[in-house]
Order: sequence, then structure tokens, then C-alpha cells
Amino acid sequence: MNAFEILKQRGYFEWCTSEERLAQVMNDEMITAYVGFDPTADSLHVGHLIPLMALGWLQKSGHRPIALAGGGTGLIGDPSGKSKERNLLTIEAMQHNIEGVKNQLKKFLNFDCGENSALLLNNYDWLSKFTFLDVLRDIGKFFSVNNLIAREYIKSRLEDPEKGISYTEFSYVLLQAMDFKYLHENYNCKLQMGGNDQQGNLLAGSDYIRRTTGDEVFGLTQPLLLTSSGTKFGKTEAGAVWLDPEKTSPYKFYQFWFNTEDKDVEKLLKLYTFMPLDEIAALVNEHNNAPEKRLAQKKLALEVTKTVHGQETAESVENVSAILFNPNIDFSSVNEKTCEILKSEVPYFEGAFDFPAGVINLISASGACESNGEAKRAIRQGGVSINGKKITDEHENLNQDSLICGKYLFIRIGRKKFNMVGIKK
RNA sequence: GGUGGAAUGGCCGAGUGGUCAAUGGCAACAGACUGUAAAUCUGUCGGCGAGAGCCUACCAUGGUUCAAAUCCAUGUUCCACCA
Repeated sequence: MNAFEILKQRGYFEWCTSEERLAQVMNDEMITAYVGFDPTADSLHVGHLIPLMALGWLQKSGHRPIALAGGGTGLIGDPSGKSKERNLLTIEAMQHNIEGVKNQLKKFLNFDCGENSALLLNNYDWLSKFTFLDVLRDIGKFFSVNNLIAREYIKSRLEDPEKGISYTEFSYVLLQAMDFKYLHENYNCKLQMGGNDQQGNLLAGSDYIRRTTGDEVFGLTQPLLLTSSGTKFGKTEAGAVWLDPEKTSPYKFYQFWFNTEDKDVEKLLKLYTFMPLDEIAALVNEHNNAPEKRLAQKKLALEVTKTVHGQETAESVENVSAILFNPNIDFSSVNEKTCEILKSEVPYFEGAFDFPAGVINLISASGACESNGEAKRAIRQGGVSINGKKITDEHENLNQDSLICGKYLFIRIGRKKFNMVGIKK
């Protein structure tokens, strides 16, 4: 099937500079496409994943993807979608971030598959070579300030003197256009993709190339994802959902996907997994017949976690979730080996306690609750169980023999929050 | 540059000398019902404490007072109007 059709059917298509022509070109030849990732943090989060998946699909249909780490553009800051001038990153911070992001990009693309092997480039390598005069004479001439200030986000920042925009951020779009042109000239790149806040930048780049070389290139945007309840997808109360296991543990990552709503799950399977559409259709059908089984969410969580954290971790995390959420779980029969697995996935605290030990102390000292007060509240509200046994008395003491495998306690707060405590001897 | 005004808990926003750990709304958390949904209902929502109570908090620092989120002074930041 035509790659363009795939993008459309799976939901990666929102807007494009020339739909018909792009479909044609994709059909006729192997094209090179790129997506830029700004290293504003040392990890990507799930919001970055849609363009990245789109690149992955292009590669699967025979085209060549370039993942571009924005080492140069990241030093300036993209004003698109931002209401305020941002602080500049230091070069050191940026380099640190680039390293983290690079490793994550590698998980979605194949870098060793012949002529359409993916490329990972850093625009610092070429942007840092231009001189200010080069930019003003060779590039600036092709950008009309009249057009630039007409763009929505620039306009809004010009209208409000409090927000303002610096010369630096104002010039950002030139850099992105230079990237596209550089990739076009050196790698024959014909397509730039990005989130829908990138539309202006994509257009500027393709216009610039057309005007300077007469070549035909394209821009394509992916939609901004909202959940069916209308909130921005990829955020939890605790903030963004990161790919970095240090920032969002694989267990939490899995749970994030597992907890998506029925209405969203089909869309998410299409966007975030490499499952064929007919398999998705069959799964969704099965899901609709028995939504309480959460088969679709389960598959979604497993697949995405597999891509990001690897097969082994994904299976382990799925296993852990199955154990913890099994209503009939009998903690006393959990063996040592399972404990070891659980403890690596669930928030774990190890410390020395004197037995008999007060439950309040165990709960707050282990970090399951922020303070004694919170622990007490949770108990009074009936939301705490230890080793599967509901705690009704906040003054209860636990004996040594209530430890699982002689050293562990499982603390459950509410329905979804699990903590594990290991007792040091 | 001139003149007014504002700064309160995660956010919005009451309170204008004691009854204020601070009304209300949102968010969040917990419970019931469920499917680790949705909707709904109930409860909680600074710390320590079994409790009485104690401590820390209303931009900052000083001051007035038996008593200050509330009054005064200085500073900081923001907002409005005028130039």
C-alpha cells in the first residue's frame, strides 16, 4: 500500500502542503523524510512519539527516515506554541539532553536495513558553521518580515508587550528552514513532518527551498492528540509520561497505557503500535464485546512498553500488573522470585524497622504516603491494605511473622497505588 | 517617567484587628458502585500528636498591639490608567 495511505489511515495525517503530489511522489520513488526533535529535556515523552511513529511507518513502507536531533535549534528555542520568551539552554545542558534523546530515537527506527536505513543527525553540525553574515545575506533575504509577523503565535506575542519576543526567537524559523534545505541538498530529503504546531515552520522551509532551488518538497503535520475527555494526551497529574525509565518507571508507563479510555484505545493502537490495521480491527471488535476485559488496553500497553523498554521488561511489567491487580491475590503464597520481580517494578523502599512496627510509621517512612497525617487519613478512609489485608486500625502493629518471604511488605493505598517495603535486618 | 491598584494554600478566589489552618469553586486523594472504565453519590484535602493541643503558614523584612492575613514603614514583583 502507498505509504501516504498508511499515514492517513492510521491517523498521522492532519495537514500537508500538497496532498496529491506527495501521494504521487511517495508512490513513484523512495523518498527521504525527516522529523526534528528539540532537546529541551534529556528524554522524550509520549507526545513526541506520534511523529516518530510516522517516521517508523514510512520506513516500513520503504522510505528513508531521518531523525534530527536539534542540537543547534535547541540553543535558540522554537517560539511556536509558546506564550512566553524562554530561557536559553547552555551548550552543556543541551549536549547532555541530546545524548538522552538520541538513544530513545534509536528504538523506533531501523539503522541497518540497506538503502533505507534510518539516519540520526544533529543540526548543530551544520548550523554552527554558518556565520551571521551568511544568514543575513543568503537566507534572510528570502524571508519577508511582513509575512513572519502575520503568523499567529508571533502576532499574539507582538500584541501583548508583556510577553514580547526576542530577535533570537523571532529568527528561529530561519534555522529550521536551513535544516530542511541542508537535508534536501545533502540527503535529497523531500518531506518534513511534525506536530500541528509546526505547520508554520514546515511551510516556511518548503517555501524557502522552492524559491531558492525550484525543487518540490513537502510538509506534513500530525494532529494534536486530545483524550476523549478533552485533555491533552500524554499528561498525568504527575506531569508528562517520559520514555526515560528513571523519570517514568516502566511499570507506571505500562499503567498509563493500560488506563486509557475505551473511546481512545482504537485511535491509540493505530498511532502508537505497529500492529496491522486488520488485527487492530479484530481486537477492537473483541474488546467491544467484552470491554470489562480491557483486552485492547492490555495489548496497547504491552506493545508500546515493548518498543520503548524492550520485550523482557514489558513482559515483566505486565506480569507484575497481573499479580497486583488480581483481586484474589494471596500474598502469603508469593515466592521469593516473584518478590524480586515485583520489587524492581513497583516503588520500593528498604529500611530497618523494629518489630512489632506501627503501620503508620511503615507507610509514611517507606514513602507510600507523604506524611503520617496522610497515612492516617488513608486508613480512616479504608484505603489501605498491607499484604492484602485491610488495615482498619491506625494503631495496629505488625509482627515479624507477617512479612512475606521473611522480609517484604506489600502496601496498597487506594486501588492503584502499590508500594513495597523490604526490611533490613 | 507620573498616578493609582494588587500580592492568600496545587490553581482560581473570599476574608480587611481577635470566633482564621483561613468561606467557596476547580484540581487532587479515598470510599461506595464498576471493568485498574465513564457517570453519580459520600468523605478528605499544612505538619506533628491517641487526644487535648502544639508548630509552621496569607510576597519579604522590620514595626504598632495583650492580639495582625488584616494596621504602619521599607523593599521586591505584577497589574491598570496617563505620558
